[in-house]
Amino acid sequence: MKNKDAITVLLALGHESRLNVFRLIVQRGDVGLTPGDLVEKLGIPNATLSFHLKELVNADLLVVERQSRHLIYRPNAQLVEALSDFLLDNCCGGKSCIPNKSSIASSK
Amino acid sequence: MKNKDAITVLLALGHESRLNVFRLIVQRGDVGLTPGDLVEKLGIPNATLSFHLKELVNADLLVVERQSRHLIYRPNAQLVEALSDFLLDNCCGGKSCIPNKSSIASSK
DNA sequence: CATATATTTCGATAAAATTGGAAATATGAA
DNA sequence: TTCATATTTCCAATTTTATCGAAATATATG
Repeated sequence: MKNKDAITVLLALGHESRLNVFRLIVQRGDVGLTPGDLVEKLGIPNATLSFHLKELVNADLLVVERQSRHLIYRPNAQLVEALSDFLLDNCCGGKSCIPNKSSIASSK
Repeated sequence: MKNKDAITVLLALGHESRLNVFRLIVQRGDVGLTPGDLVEKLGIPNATLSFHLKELVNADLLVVERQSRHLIYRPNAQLVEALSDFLLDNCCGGKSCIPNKSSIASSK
């Protein structure tokens, strides 16, 4: 992961509505949610939601698939773990100050 | 962790300079870094750096201690893990779609 | 085709974040 | 006290983001 990618992800999640959207969709997993579902659950105007969904897809935090008239948004949860690893990369110069399993197991 | 805290952390990290500052300080661990070190390493004007450091401390990502004329900034790496857990909370409704150890071990 | 539902794009406005020079504050040393 | 170093605060211009009504696009159905 590069600096720029991380920033895109962080900014995408650093917004009240988008954070709510993402966490709801994470909980649904592969079932996913449509914009209609989200408008109902969150009470955001459709145009506003659409703007935010675009940001999340752009950051690769959500994946979208059309199913007839509906769009289905699903989470890319792995990206969150990749982000976490990136942020703590080479923490404390490599000394195990934090038991960060993943950064040891999979060094990119 | 609450929604609002998460947003504060995400926005704090979602900026080129602040991300660089944080990752450098993470790598130093308890040794820490001073603003002077960072100005030199990153080439940011001191006023600008000071603004960014304040954001990171405000988000609780950095802890600061004065040592004579210097300030020493140190990382709060645990917060990154707490954030990651928050983002993936109850992922896929609890089914183990992602082997997310921490969210199973420590549910808050 | 005509109509209904689902969702996005446009565009103008409002709100928030970023920048950095200059001045101020804090600490230490001569 | 005076000077030097370290760092912050102030502030106003600039840039970036967010908002959402209204119109446009896509798909399905009668």
